[in-house]
Amino acid sequence: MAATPRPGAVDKRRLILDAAITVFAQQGFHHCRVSDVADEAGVAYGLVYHYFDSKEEMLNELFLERWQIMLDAIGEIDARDELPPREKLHLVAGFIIDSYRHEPDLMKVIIVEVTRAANSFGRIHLEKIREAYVKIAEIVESARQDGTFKQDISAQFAAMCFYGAIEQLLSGWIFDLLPQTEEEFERAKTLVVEAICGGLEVSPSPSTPAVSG
Amino acid sequence: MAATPRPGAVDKRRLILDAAITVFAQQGFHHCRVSDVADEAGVAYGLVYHYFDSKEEMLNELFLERWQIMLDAIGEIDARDELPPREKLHLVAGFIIDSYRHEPDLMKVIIVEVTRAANSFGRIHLEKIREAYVKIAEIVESARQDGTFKQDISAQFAAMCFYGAIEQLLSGWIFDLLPQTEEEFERAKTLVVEAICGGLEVSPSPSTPAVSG
DNA sequence: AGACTCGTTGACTGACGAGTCAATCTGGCT
DNA sequence: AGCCAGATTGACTCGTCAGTCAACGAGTCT
Repeated sequence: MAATPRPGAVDKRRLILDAAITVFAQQGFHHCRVSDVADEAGVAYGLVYHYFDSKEEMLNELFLERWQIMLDAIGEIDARDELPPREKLHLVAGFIIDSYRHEPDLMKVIIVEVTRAANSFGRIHLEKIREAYVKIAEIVESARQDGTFKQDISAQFAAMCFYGAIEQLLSGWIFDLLPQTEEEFERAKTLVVEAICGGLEVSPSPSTPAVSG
Repeated sequence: MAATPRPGAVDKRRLILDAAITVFAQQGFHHCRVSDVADEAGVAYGLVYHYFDSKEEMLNELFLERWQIMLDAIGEIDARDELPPREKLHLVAGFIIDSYRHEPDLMKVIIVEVTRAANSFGRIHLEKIREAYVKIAEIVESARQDGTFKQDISAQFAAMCFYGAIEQLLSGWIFDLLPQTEEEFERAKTLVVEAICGGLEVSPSPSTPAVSG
């Protein structure tokens, strides 16, 4: 499999992975050919199979690599006990949005190709994805315990809503349904937290239970 | 193409579409063969191509058919002027969640294969998907105008968060990350609206802007 | 130099599966 | 009965592409 390249030598494995990001993002995982990745990397077809067992393995690698970085980041944010929960969520949202801002292709691949394939691929991905929800839920749970968050909304449920809102924003950017400017990215970080934590309503009704149809 | 079947005769076209729902949901659109659909429908391979031009057309058909129903439903909900915006959103959430409850396979296919894959398929779908966001945004906008919703969160942004939260819940059910019981479905309808409209926090800070890291 | 290892090449193979098509069936109509 | 139109069949074609492999190159050690 992969060997550590001599210093100064180009890391072909990395080169191929980066090419895969570009190609997967542009054409989609299922619609591109392995030869497209090789071409993009400026490398012979066979070399791809020197470093990876299969086309799918490249996708796995890209996902696991990036997702782990995110899990670590969320973990670190959660560990900063001096921060109030809302601020933690703000940092989490910021991290994910910045991930997209700096590596839109990679995030596109992860969201569009992996989340979607989570059913046909191994359970490893689902487990990793779940980890993120769990970590976010922990932040929410601490807020429920200190009384700032509502009791009747479970932490797990809230975490799904929070993450879903963020992922939807990324989807909006990915598919050009939302404007992509630096200001928008920055605003989104604050607004998504404001929307989920503070709610859309101006003055909430804390005692009034939700309307039922 | 398709002809109206004699009354009493089985509508083979419908039979094939229903089989496609099952097969696409189980194996995924890309991983299944057209013969799988034919087998599931108990029909000869060639008949699939009598009713549909391609494998993709079946998916298009399933999506457009169902999505239009949803767009109509949202439109009708929005038209009921006697309802407060929050209640409208509650009905929209209820409609989508019930769609999943009654036809989980179909919704799985739409979410997993179309909504998230709008990338590789034609832009027609994107336009249809956007319509849903726009309609939800209209509901939010009316709430902003009558002063119940915050001014600093745009209707479009709020609509994305709202829809994203709901789709994430469906994803959670689809991938068995959330429990699927009748009670959960019912609770979710109310809670997702409560989370987004009322917010997660017990007492919001209307004057205090969000903290910035 | 010779031998060995590991990176690199790209033509080739083999399987797979979408889509075709000529033949067959069915039921209605005259 | 004989004819026709549309439904139905499934074996076959044919392009595509993931994955293989035998050969070549470049650096290293003895």
